[in-house]
Amino acid sequence: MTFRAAVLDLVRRIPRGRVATYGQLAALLGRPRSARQVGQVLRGADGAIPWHRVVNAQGGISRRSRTASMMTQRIRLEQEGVVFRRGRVVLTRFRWGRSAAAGRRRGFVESELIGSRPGRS
DNA sequence: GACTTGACTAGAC
DNA sequence: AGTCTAGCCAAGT
Repeated sequence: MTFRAAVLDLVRRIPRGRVATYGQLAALLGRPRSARQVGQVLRGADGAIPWHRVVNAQGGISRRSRTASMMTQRIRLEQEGVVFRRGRVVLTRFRWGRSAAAGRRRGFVESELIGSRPGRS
């Protein structure tokens, strides 16, 4: 099993509405230091791979080509119900392997996250 | 083999 | 909270 095949295999397992980080996937593959390589593999992922469910450690969408298709990734995630906050995925709630309840405990509520920012003006 | 190239990251300011 | 830096390593030349 090549590294590339293992990565694609793992990404296929990320369920709808959840995201994983490059580093997280690398760690799950037993190579905690290979986050960059995970991204490299995703560079050549086709439509059969839910590549949009992979974001960086900050919950942000990493840029690839100069001509941004970054919007596509964000839109796809939002269509699956993933919520962004200040341009980043709310990892505490949508990270693959973490319970959604864990993030909710922090006091966030869907309506608060989508609208204007509370406590910030 | 010896470079080069990055869909990355943790740590330091 | 942003911005930089150094280390990372599979793949491609």
